Amino acid sequence: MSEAHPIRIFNSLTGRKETFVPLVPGRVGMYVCGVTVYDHCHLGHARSAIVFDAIRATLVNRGYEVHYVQNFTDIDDKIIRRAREEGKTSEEIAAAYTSSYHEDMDRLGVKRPDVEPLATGHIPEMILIISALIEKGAAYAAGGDVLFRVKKFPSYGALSKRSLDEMLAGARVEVSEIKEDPLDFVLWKASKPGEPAWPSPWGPGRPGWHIECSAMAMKHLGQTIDIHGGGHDLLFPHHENEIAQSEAYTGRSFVRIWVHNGFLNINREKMSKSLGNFFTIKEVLARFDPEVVRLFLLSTHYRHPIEFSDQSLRDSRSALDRMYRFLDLLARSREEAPRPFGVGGEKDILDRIRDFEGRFDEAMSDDFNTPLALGSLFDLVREMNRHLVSERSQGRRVSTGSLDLAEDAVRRAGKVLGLFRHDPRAWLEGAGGPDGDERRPEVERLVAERTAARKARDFALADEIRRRLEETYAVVLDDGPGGTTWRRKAEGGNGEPGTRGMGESANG
RNA sequence: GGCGCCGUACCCAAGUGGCUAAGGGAGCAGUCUGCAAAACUGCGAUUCAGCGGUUCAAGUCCGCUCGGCGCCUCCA
Repeated sequence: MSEAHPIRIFNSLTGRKETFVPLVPGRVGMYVCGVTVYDHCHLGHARSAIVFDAIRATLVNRGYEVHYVQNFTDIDDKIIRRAREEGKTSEEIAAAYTSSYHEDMDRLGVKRPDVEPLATGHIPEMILIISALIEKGAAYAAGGDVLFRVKKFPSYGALSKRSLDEMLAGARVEVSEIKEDPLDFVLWKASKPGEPAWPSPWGPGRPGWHIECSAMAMKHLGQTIDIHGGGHDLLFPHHENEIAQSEAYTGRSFVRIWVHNGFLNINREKMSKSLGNFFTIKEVLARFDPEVVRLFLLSTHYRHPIEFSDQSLRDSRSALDRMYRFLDLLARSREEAPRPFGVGGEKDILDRIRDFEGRFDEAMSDDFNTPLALGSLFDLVREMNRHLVSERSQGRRVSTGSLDLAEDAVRRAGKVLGLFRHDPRAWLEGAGGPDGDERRPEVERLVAERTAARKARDFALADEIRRRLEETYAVVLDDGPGGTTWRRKAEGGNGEPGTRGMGESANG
């Protein structure tokens, strides 16, 4: 599989697409910054997770052995504050929202990372690195804190493309009397009384945010990792600091390719906790199927911003329906008229399937261009539909072998994108939807009744039943050569999306 | 103030110097159908925010203008 197109990835550090070559042939070490578990995640977190899930799947699809590590930040100010507010321990808060995260990701079909390290599980590793940095003169203790000496790391600012002078010129650098330099950042933070604390050479405290990722990435993936990802907002200072402390520690290059996903916007602004303009994943999943959400989030290139809107979600729903209708058509064509493979005249369609696979692969290889890849998928759907219609009109049948090949190709693509996990028939009939299978018996009874009416050429009654099915069950009928099938009306969510106040915050 | 990103049809969205500017959604018309639905076919940007420049050739490179956004503070 790896003789295909070389994978090119945009590296935030160099600002260019680079041909991807892992440090160890055939193996990829991938670290993606996870979430701080102090609240439910919003759709922006879902975007990041889904983007890297697709990147991972693309690499796996190419035959790479991917080691995917994603941390949980389970100790930080926000967790402590939340715990205090709710009269719980930090551990309880972290555990609760870690499981909330898992629940969301499982529903979204995001594959679990190979390792999900916890910050609190790597305190000794962090202390080791911090001690070494002090010894090297790259860090210093001040009070109970330990700070990284930024001016000891000459290439600081390389990732975020800014110079030390520029950063100082910015008005928002926090000045502190304990810092030698305003840009120095905390590696270890002394705990205040009553706060969670771990013993350290500098007194009881807890890790600074940035050091945990360096410690966990290096522990689980080695001192140089192939791909390090995260949201674009982590680029500075988080990733810049990770580079500084890691490279000051090892003397080696920390990351080969930095990958940053763009934001999910709402009303043109970044969806974020602090702005309060967010929808949690749970809220969105209450109205849209996880695959619809995935398709929506993968319909834009991962580095570009996406505007969240109900209209877009509904469009994605319609688009996904189209693909499921196609998969259903393949299945029914196979059932209705199985025909062996091997008869001539199908070269054209086989070429198209192969062409699709090449195009899909090429798109994903070019910096994970999911929108382009989806375009190739829709082209295949149209071409296959056209072919099936044309064969049928000429009284011919497409062989089951060709149908299988088409389906396999679509499913392979679906596996990379995390789509088509449902049975097409079940998807179209709306199983798993809000009203689940409750309506099924009644719908099927009415469909049977209508079929009888049609047989008796009582079209008035047949049309009346059709109307009732649509109005009371939102069910649309398809009279096909193999009988009548039904599916729920192709509409998106069943709620009013933008009605919630944008300034409202779920967590304050 | 510094650094950076974006502006493609009604909506979403590919495209990064060169055939007729992908694809999806919505719309209209046709084929098919008892009627529908789906599917298929056709229509839909002489044009890529605006202006100027480079080039044989620009949505694609450069400059300016207008508009929107991000990072510089916790943030996917």
